Amino acid sequence: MLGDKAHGVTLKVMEYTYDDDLEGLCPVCGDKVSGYHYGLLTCESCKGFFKRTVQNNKRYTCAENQECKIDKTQRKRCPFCRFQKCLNVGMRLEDRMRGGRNKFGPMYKRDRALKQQKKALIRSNGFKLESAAPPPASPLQADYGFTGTLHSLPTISKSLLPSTPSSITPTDYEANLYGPPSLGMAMQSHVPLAAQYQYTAFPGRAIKAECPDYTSSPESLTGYPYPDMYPSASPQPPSLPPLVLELLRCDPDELVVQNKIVAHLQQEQNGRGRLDKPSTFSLMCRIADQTLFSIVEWARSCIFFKELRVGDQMKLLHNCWFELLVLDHIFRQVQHGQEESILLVTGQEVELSFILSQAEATLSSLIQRGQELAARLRALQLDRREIACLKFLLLFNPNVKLLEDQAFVEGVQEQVNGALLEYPLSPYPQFQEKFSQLVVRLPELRSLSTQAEDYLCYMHLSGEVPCNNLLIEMLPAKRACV
DNA sequence: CTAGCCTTGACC
DNA sequence: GGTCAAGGCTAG
Repeated sequence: MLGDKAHGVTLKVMEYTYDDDLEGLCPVCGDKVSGYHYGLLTCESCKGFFKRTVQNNKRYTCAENQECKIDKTQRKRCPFCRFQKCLNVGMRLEDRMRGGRNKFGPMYKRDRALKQQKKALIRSNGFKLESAAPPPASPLQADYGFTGTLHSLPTISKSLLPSTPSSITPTDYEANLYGPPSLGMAMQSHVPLAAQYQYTAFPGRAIKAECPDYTSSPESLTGYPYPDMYPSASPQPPSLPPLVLELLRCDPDELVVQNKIVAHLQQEQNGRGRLDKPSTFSLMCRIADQTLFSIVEWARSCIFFKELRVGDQMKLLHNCWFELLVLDHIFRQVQHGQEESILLVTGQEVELSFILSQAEATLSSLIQRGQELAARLRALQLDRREIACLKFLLLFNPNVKLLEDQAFVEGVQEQVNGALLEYPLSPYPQFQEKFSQLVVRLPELRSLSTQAEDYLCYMHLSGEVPCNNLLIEMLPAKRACV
């Protein structure tokens, strides 16, 4: 379904070879694989170890240099390095679901897990062979840097980071020329990334709940906690329609997404080694790829969407994924509020002039159009509520063809529209009007999205897009939907 | 704490 | 009902 052909191609293109015998071995310790656990094929003991660690929020320390060898006989020796290796090879809580197959499992999860598995095995072997390479403690710093064009965002970072390790001093912070605060935190701190990931990305309750309880966060319903940005948006009106509240509840926390994506990019970079520096365009594709994963995850957790059959879910997603991706980017720029720079989902801020100097004409024009649209939406003072509704309306597009449950999709669309219409005129009369003005901008978003998609197609055909990429797997399917 | 086995529960 | 991954249980 989701690009079997693409898989064939990407597997051929991969530069490494891999031994089929490795397929049955746990990438953490080399023991016998017992099944898919937390995203990839691992043995029973590493599954249990990973579970105990995240479930009980364990913190380990390494008595050596944090580079202990982990194999079947020595895996008990250093839980710190074992957990770090679990993270490095790609074990993660995302996609978890108690019981059996995940909805999207049959579609691509298995393939992705297999690829991940192969990479992980090559990676762990590769590191042994290349002992000259230093341990990848800060791969993003070395290889993902737009040196000199990135700025830290202290106002956002200092107030928004979920936890601030005490080991970061202001001097460390200011000295960070490479990345955004969260990256900076990971790189500047003396605590290795893996350990921080454990603290920040696995809140104790996460493993218990299928859907994190965003409602418990005071910021989660009041839009992004940028104190002075939209004073009119706070406090939250008590009378927001329940459906709109529900849509907001489905919206993932920006920082959780950011942490996940940054951690994933670091894992990827660990696998490549620090000398293999990706091009700016390739990096953008990887970032977009991970953003797309978070969008799929969001959709899967959405009210109503969960009720649909997998086939319809795929059709709806195939129809709107690119628009959602573009909207995600645009809304981030709206929040960012800077016309001369772009805020990435990773939290990095990149000078517009730098991007334009790196990008060819078509891409430059797309980026500028995006900036213009962002500026227009910014003038409307959009916030999370409107965007949450819009995302939902984009997702539940009743014009998608061959839906099994067309009526349900139409019903949802009507319900959301209805909720918006019923929204009382006070105490926040702007909401409905803002939303209507946002809807007026939709054709612009669509046109921008179509052009960007064409551009991605073109770049893919030119071989510029990194392989093994969900973006590419989604590309061919879209036009068949509408 | 570890790791093998068991139970649960979602999806097909 | 079968499959399979998450989470529980417990001997060592």
